[in-house]
Amino acid sequence: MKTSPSANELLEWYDRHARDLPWRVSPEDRRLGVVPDPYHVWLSEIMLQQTTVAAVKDYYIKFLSLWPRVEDLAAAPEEDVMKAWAGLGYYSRARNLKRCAETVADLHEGRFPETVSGLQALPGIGPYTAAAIAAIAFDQPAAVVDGNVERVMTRLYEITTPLPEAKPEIKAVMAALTPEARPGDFAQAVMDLGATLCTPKRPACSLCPWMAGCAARASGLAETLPRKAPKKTKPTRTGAAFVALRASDKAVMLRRRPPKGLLGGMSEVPGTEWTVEADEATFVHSAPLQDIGATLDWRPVTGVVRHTFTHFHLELTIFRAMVPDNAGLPENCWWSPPQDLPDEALPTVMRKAIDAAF
DNA sequence: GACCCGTGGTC
DNA sequence: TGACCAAGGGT
Repeated sequence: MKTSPSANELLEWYDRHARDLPWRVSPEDRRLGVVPDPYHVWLSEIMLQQTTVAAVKDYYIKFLSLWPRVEDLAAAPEEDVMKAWAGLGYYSRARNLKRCAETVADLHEGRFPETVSGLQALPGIGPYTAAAIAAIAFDQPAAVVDGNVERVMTRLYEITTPLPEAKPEIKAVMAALTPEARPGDFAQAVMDLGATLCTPKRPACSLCPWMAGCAARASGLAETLPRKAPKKTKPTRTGAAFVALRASDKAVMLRRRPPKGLLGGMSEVPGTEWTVEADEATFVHSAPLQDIGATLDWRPVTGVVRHTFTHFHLELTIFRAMVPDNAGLPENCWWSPPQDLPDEALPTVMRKAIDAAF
């Protein structure tokens, strides 16, 4: 008769195999009494939402360097936060990060709430992040469920109900398994297990501390779980982007996108809407640069810029033109010299567009 | 529940 | 190349 999985089995594995991460207090240090900084835990958890550890590391270091305390982040101009976040994606996270910092600094005297419900009331903090902060920063036995936990639990208990229908059951089994002692380490242990051994493809079951009690390992279904509803295919949208270069120094004309929606609050080069059907002739005549006091000679750049967003593919045709230094600037636009471009709040797709024009 | 919201790595 | 995936949240 096989033993049912226990938290201790996994915690012992975690004590030996925990990943060394910039925002993590190692199990050894925890035993020595080192306490995680809730600000660090929160910042890392927001950055890690739907984002890989490798992509987050440098941003996390940079943010802590720029804003060591939550009060510093609360006092920072939103524009600076968007610039520092540029390239990480899901930009509403950055806006909510700033709003959350302001709330904590102003309404909570710089301290994060210590309960799941109190945390989840803050902007950008949902069920997962609230549970993660409560467990990791405040030692509360909250059931932390992310994509890793979903994968591990559906396999461990052979839950064949497809996601997201299976979420309540997953939450329940995770809650039953979460120990009163070391709940934060336990949550991180399950996530480490999912990230390193219980992977989506070709899981390393032979190395797993829970192998003996894993139902999907026994039945051979491990690699087929969790089950998910099929995803829709992404449509392709097209548009044009106009890279205006100031003659003397090749500064690029930029403008701000609207505060909400796709790439909200980020900077961009002027361009057309990204409609499903649009032709190149329309693009040229729709150039929003008619009022700068000069006739511009827009030349198409060879090769189209391709970029994929969450729910559509984009094909951007790039046009470039040199602009006399004495020309005017359209409303809400500014010139950004080449040496300033790295610090602008430019999303990746816009950096691709600008690169294509140089 | 459905849809929106980025990016880079992997197979 | 394309689909999938990654410490999800807001509406």
